[in-house]
Amino acid sequence: MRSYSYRVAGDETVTYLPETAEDLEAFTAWARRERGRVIGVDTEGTGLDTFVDGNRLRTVQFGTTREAWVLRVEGRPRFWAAARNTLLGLSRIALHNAPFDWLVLDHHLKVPMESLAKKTIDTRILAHLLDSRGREDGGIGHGLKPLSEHHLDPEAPDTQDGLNNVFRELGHTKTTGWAAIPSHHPIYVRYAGLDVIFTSRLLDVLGPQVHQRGLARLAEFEHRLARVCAAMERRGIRIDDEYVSRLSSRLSAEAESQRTRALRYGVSTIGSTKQVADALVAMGETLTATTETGALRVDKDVLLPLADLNPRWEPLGVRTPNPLADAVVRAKRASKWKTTYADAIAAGLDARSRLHPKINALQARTARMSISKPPVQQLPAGDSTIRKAMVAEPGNVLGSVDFSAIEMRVLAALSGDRAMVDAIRGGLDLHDFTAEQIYGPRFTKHHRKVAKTVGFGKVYGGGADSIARQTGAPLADIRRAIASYDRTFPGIKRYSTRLTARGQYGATELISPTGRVLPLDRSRLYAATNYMIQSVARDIFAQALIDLDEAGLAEHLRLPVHDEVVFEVAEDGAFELAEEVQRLLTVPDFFGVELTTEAELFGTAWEPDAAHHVRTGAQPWRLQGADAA
DNA sequence: GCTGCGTACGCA
DNA sequence: CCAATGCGTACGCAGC
Repeated sequence: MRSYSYRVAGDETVTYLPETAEDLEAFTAWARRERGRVIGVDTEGTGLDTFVDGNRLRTVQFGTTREAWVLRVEGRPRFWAAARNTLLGLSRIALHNAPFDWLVLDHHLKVPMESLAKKTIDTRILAHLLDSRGREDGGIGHGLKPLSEHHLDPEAPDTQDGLNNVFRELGHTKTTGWAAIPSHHPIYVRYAGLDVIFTSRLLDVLGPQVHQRGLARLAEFEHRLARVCAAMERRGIRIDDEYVSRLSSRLSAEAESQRTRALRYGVSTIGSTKQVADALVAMGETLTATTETGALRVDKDVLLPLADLNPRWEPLGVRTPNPLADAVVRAKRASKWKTTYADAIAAGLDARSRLHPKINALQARTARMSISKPPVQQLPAGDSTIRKAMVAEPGNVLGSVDFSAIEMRVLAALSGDRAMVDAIRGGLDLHDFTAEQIYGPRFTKHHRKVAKTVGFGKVYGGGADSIARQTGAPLADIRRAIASYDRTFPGIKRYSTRLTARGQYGATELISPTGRVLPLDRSRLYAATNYMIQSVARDIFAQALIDLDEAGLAEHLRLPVHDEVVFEVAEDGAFELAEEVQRLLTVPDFFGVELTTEAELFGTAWEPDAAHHVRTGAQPWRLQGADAA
């Protein structure tokens, strides 16, 4: 049998490539011997879009810290079956970024995700709990490569990078290479084997650290959540593909016609900041806002006023619209919507017109989720043009339940600020209340907007300057408003000071009430409050998803959107389900504050514009397996 | 053809 | 008194 050796952290490792019946026998014998141990598992396929037509599984790898087996399963029923039976028989497996492989193995190898999930340890989860920061933020990062380099062997090869070079030599690119490279190619096999060896070794290093740091229960929580989210991803959401294709054409036509308009003023590339800025200046406009590097800024905030439009794209009636500014903002929006949303949705469809956006249940440094391919958490919300491409199955409707101002409520709860807690308990509108405290009982709509921005400024760690810029109010007024805010809610100021003070006294991290480690940046201690609030709000939301699963409602879930879950249900009984979901999510007492939720029913498409409102219920809150108090 | 950076834009 | 938080994606442009 062909085998490949490789030194990892000074140890000799070997990767086997079984080809004959005897080889396969040797593999199954090995798997039987090792079945009680945690086995590293990984897969290689033709691409990352598991559900899109044409995607294929090529190899399944198994391994320990010193030994790996690469099974070429594509078009080879006996190897396919051996991989499958082995997976079903193992008692514990380690995966790096488990949800990806769960879905690949579920979809292509017909191993139910559920059977894998209950015996999986995801080394990416462990790594994230120990250091949630990406590389850009001064952390280790969460990819197999940076983690291996850091924890195991500084010389750990970049297997993806190495393969890209091979792909190029073979006349392919880094996207086409995965499908084209022969699966017995020595470098492909070697790297496929190394990935499971590194995963096994990472488990040996990270597992004990997670226990030592008291993060074991949080790890369990994250694995549970990952399961719920992977099941959501597998289910996908139905897309009205005819609508999407018409939408794409329409946006394309709009973008083209606006581009043509811009061309009349000498702008051939609407995405070129410099070209647009130069042309506007030549037309006599005065541009003052600058980018980080000092160039003239020509983003939406600059262009809309020049086009005499407010942030909601309605005419302001204060000046003659600059036709170039108007053409550029419109062209940009149309092409953004077409490329990032409409076309990305169309490109991600499976054979049944279902979209399976990638849900990263544990992503941000605050543990917030992210969704990519396409970024469904960022679909334009102002109108339903894009969102209504997502539809229910015939006979069903879509709806959602979201937490009401959860970050403000979490801030009130954790800080224990008397005035804010009482205002919430009294059922007052927080921004109205704040505006009244700052400006008195005769506050205006503008005052409420300022109060709202000051409130968010607190949550985000912002200062007077940025709030002034946001609201367009004079800096002095904002300073007064902030001072007044701090007098009204002294507990919030105290809480923020307390959190940042820890950093000043040398602590490099905060521990949230759910036990999560939140790393701080020396130079950005002001962000501490935001990390705490955002992270705790995320954990409450995550617990809510687990509760819904526990209650047997997971089959209805479609998408998580930070503080909102989109669900699907048969039209008969939709109202009852909405109420049930809402009841399960509502937290009557989170450190003395009720976390309320709102339910909406949209109809056959995800159309917030057309939503019907549903009413309230209650359920006690706790983070499963962790001590919230 | 690919990479990194800067800019911009979408969301909570 | 000071500091806007977290993401994913696309495009232009310079430099390999």
